[in-house]
Amino acid sequence: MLGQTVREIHERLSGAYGPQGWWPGQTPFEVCVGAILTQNTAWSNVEKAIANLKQRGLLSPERLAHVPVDELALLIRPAGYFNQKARKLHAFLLWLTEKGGLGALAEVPTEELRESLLSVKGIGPETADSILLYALGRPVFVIDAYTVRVLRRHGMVGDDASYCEIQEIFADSIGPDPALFNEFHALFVRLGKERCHRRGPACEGCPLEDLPGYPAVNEPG
DNA sequence: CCCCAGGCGTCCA
DNA sequence: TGGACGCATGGG
Repeated sequence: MLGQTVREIHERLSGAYGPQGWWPGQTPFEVCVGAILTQNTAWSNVEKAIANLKQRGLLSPERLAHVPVDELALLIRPAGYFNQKARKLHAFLLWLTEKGGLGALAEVPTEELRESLLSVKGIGPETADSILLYALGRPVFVIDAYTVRVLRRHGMVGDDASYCEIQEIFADSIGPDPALFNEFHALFVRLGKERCHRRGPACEGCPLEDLPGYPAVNEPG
């Protein structure tokens, strides 16, 4: 029953917005870097930071690993939290080197890989799952603030629902399908950017407007 | 001036 | 376990 609603939401968003073509990055490594830089940050700011790295030919694991942390921080400055994120990138690069590079990760089972990613300082559930899905094509659903907001708004999860709990809803509803997970999550972000899923009165023409639970006014937060 | 953005680690009860 | 807080730039 919950699964039915989940599929309904995908149907509507897909019909309204069409293919999103995610992730906005050209290589798996660029996806990884973007996933870390975009933590609680507008993507437009991340683009500037990535452009800085690209411009200098540093957007490869080998080259980036040789950039000192303080220099790296200045380069990614537009992405905000630059001191923290510079360290996070370095921690990830160290981990990646230990693992033998992105290619070697193909041999590691998804669950094991996820646990390993989560052991890196600065990589939490969403960042790990973004890397797994968008850089490595693993069937892992990414739960972000937009997704949580939409599900809460439609009364599909409570305020206390955990990341894992919400993730299970999708695993149970639409099965392990990387292409579908990819598109679906991108659609959630697309919807979340719309005014109707921020604070304030509900807007007209929202794809989920006439779905059960659509409120007249958003809840705070 | 305000609020917000594709989180996470730390600290503390 | 879970809530508060710091981290920081850029756009509306």
